[in-house]
Amino acid sequence: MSERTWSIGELAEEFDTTLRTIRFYEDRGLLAPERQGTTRVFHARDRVRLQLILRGKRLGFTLDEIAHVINMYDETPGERGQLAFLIADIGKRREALLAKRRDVNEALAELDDLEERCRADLDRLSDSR
Amino acid sequence: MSERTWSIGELAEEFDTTLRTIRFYEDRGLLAPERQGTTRVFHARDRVRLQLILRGKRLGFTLDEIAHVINMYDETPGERGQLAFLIADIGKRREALLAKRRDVNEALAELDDLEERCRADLDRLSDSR
DNA sequence: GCATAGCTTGACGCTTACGTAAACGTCATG
DNA sequence: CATGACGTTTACGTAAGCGTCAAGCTATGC
Repeated sequence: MSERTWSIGELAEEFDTTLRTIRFYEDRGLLAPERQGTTRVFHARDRVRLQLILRGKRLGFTLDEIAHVINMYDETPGERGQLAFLIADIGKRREALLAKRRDVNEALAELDDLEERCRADLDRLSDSR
Repeated sequence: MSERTWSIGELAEEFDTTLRTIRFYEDRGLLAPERQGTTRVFHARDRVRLQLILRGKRLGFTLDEIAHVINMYDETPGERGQLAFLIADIGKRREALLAKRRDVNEALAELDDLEERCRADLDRLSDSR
């Protein structure tokens, strides 16, 4: 049961990004793929991390923020105090995401309004033909 | 019934941004406040535009994309073909927003998972006390 | 009449997030 | 064996989005 691995090129293609970008993320400490010689070898874990990074980017988070979140998933501390901190942190992240969802919903609602007005305009044009 | 207006400083404070940022948006053609002499005077319309800009930024859109959307709200063309284009455009924007909402929801779900695991860990620590 | 608060226009600086080019190694294939 | 496909590092370039002076105007209160 040998685990599948990926090359940097495969991941870049799969997620529609570039080699440069992936290397940059490694440089910033967001990825740490295995090396076989000098060549990077990405395991499933690295692939998931890359997905997390790219999703974070799509949502407008900075790489620093994303690094913070990714590390939350990795650490999973055993100690009591650390766990409490982590849970508090999760709360903050959730708030940020909920705020973002509210923004999205508002924007969608306004878009709906606009489309409705457009369709009304179209109808008027059809009637007065 | 004189309409209320705002100074650049008032808007910066209200929306927790800076004079520099607002001026930058004007420079980029996203805002075009009235002038009394050299001083900018912002009307309700400008204020709304600023809100749209800032929300777009929070969602990770570029200023160019935001400019595009803002102009959609402004133009409201009277001609038939233009209206069809606009409606198509609205569809694209909606898709982008829905994709973003999916991303948010996924991230929230994973956050929930993580928190659950943390709480389970805390419980184990309490039990074995 | 002068200080203070708030506005103005430059203009240069800076960080983030990569793009891009140079120069090179490695492996498979015709 | 050389040609291409893939990988590597190093390093400079660049666009976006502002921050940060500098130098100056303007109105208002004391």
